[in-house]
Amino acid sequence: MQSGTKAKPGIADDAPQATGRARARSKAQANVTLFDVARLADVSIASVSRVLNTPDKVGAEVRARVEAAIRRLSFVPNGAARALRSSKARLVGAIIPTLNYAIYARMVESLQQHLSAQGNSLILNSSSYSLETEYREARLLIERGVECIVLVGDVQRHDTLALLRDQNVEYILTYSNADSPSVSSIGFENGESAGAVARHLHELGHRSFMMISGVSRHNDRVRDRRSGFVTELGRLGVPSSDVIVVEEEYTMAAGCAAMKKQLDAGSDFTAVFCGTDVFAAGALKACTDAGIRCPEEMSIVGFDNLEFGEYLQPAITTVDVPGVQMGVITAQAVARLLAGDKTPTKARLDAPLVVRSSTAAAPARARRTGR
Amino acid sequence: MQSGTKAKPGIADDAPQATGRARARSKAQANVTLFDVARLADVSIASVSRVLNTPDKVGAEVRARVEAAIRRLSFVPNGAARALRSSKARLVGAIIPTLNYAIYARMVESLQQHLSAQGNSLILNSSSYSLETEYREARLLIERGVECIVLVGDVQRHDTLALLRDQNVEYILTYSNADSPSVSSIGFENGESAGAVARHLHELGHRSFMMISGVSRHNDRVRDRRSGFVTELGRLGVPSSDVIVVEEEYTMAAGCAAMKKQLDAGSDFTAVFCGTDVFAAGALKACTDAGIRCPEEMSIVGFDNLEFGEYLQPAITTVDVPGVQMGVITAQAVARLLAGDKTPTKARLDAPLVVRSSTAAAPARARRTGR
DNA sequence: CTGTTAGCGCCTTCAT
DNA sequence: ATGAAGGCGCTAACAG
Repeated sequence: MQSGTKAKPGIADDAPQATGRARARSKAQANVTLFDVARLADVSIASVSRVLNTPDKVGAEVRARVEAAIRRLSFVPNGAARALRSSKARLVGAIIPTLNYAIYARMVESLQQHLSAQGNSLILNSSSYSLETEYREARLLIERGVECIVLVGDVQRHDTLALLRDQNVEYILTYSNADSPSVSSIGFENGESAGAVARHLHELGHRSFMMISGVSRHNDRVRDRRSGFVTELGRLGVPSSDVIVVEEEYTMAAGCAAMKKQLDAGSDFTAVFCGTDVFAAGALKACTDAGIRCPEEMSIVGFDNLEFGEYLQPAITTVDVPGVQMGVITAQAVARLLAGDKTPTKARLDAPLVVRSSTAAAPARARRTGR
Repeated sequence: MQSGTKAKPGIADDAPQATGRARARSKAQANVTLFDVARLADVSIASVSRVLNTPDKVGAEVRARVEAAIRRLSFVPNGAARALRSSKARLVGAIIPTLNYAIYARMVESLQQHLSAQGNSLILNSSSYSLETEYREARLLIERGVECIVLVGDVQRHDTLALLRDQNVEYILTYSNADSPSVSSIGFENGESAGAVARHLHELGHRSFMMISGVSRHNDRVRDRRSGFVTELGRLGVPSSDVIVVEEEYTMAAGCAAMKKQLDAGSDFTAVFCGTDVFAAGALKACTDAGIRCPEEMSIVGFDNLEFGEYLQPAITTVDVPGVQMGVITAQAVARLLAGDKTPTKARLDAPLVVRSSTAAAPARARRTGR
């Protein structure tokens, strides 16, 4: 039929022939295909395809005609057909715990922008810290044809990773320091940074502590922050009995309540390490409400370096987490993977302590040399 | 060939025959298709397809066999093929200004979760407030086959909307109160809420004001907040000459700098309306740094009701923006659209004033009855 | 209730 | 440098 049409080229185009896929050219029917473009440009669909994918393999004149036709018809290639045929969907998935938490939002924003610049699209999913959800979302992403999935942390259900491997979908772990050299991981050492916090506080003379930690279940990052802090303190001679640790959901209200509770209980400590700036904001408020001055009577340290931390009263000492940079490196890793280079990316970034005004020397009355 | 195979059913399965698509069943090759499942279950590919899409139209026994085969082969349907054939990609796009701004992150999170529950995936793009980028991203999304795009605000390039219409891609405007009854819009009245702020401040006796506004270029929401505030003040008898308005990028640092500048200049005002809580945090810090007490000497109002606003010192009076609710309603609107019901959704939500501790009666010395 | 069949729109050898 | 033709994996008629 196509050859038949071509036998009589010319101007049959404008006649509203009822043949097959003919249609009124008023309101576009969003069904413009390579075939339509080819007809208008009077070339074969193969040439149109080449103009799209390998422009340099096409003569200048043909290319010009095709490009004009494309523009005239507002042709947009059909991604599904492309993906089906070439098994390259140009889609990458990401499963993060939540967007409501600025540190992830920051990374995702950065990741998305760089992927977009490469011509890839990002399908975003949040798992609400649930491994079940993570698995379900992963399956859905595979179905959508993503060629690569960006995950957060080192803890996922065993079958999630197995699924990805079985289906030949690449994956990259972010906020991670997975040991395995065969898996791409991009992150920083939560434990080391937490250790730096411990040293900072110890140097200021603090000897008994409270830590408000996130929920550690299924969350390696939270666990690393906690154990990094407690372990380093131990190394400095502080027994773990002098470190009160509580776990809370990541909200300011929870941080505030946790702090208030310890204050009311008359617990003995002069410094609080918060697993996130979100807690720190809450803890600070609890102190203010209780008439306890920060940093004179109580030192507070956060984590993540969220924007508001600098605008609290006083500005919060914290750990700067390289969210944007992680996004950039992850996007590069994705590009490499999609280009066929399967050597895993291993990146360990810095997450340095940022000392501001919420930490100061321990109040004299509280310095204890022993029990 | 298939019928030929079926002529001799039985156990030829396990023999590593070199026929066509046969392969070792060790490491899955991620190429399991309907055909493979059909063969293992000894049914036609149509039945497998039915089990996937319309399970109740299949006999119980066949369904069981197929489901077993699917599980055994870890079969995952190929979304591209599905999308190509059925022209339903189960993909929806969203283009938002930025994820770094909590109010959008909140809406997107909510939207994504509800879409996911419907079995749809969300492709996320950020435009960085650029209409050019918005257009580019829209094109990319169309190429990916999204059936619906979620946009923010009422201002987009004319060709963006034209493009969507031409390509038969539905769209929904969020954070919007578009007048046109033919377009889906889900939002709240920025102007009205800003007016409520004006009345609140005026009732407290304030008569001269400063407003720190976002950048109004191409941003209807920012413009509405500003004009709503100034207009309502005018209605209350405050001439616009008594309202200093400055525009800044949405950062705390910018809010702080803007406030400091006016303070240093000795400008005469007793209340600041910030177009976002982000500015309010900065403005508050500028006051604190300058030794000006809030709210005794300076009232500050924010917008958006971000989490940290309640934890600032003092807690910030603000406007609660219904981000989560917008996400929910948008997801419902998407579902309706994809189900074929093209009647546009129009939702106007409430964005009520939340009075906290950063606003108080105007200091006596500054109350002026005229010039 | 189940099977057969015809493409969806595109990329990609293989010829020319 | 260009054209012809065969599927990619799946769904939706249409038969039986």
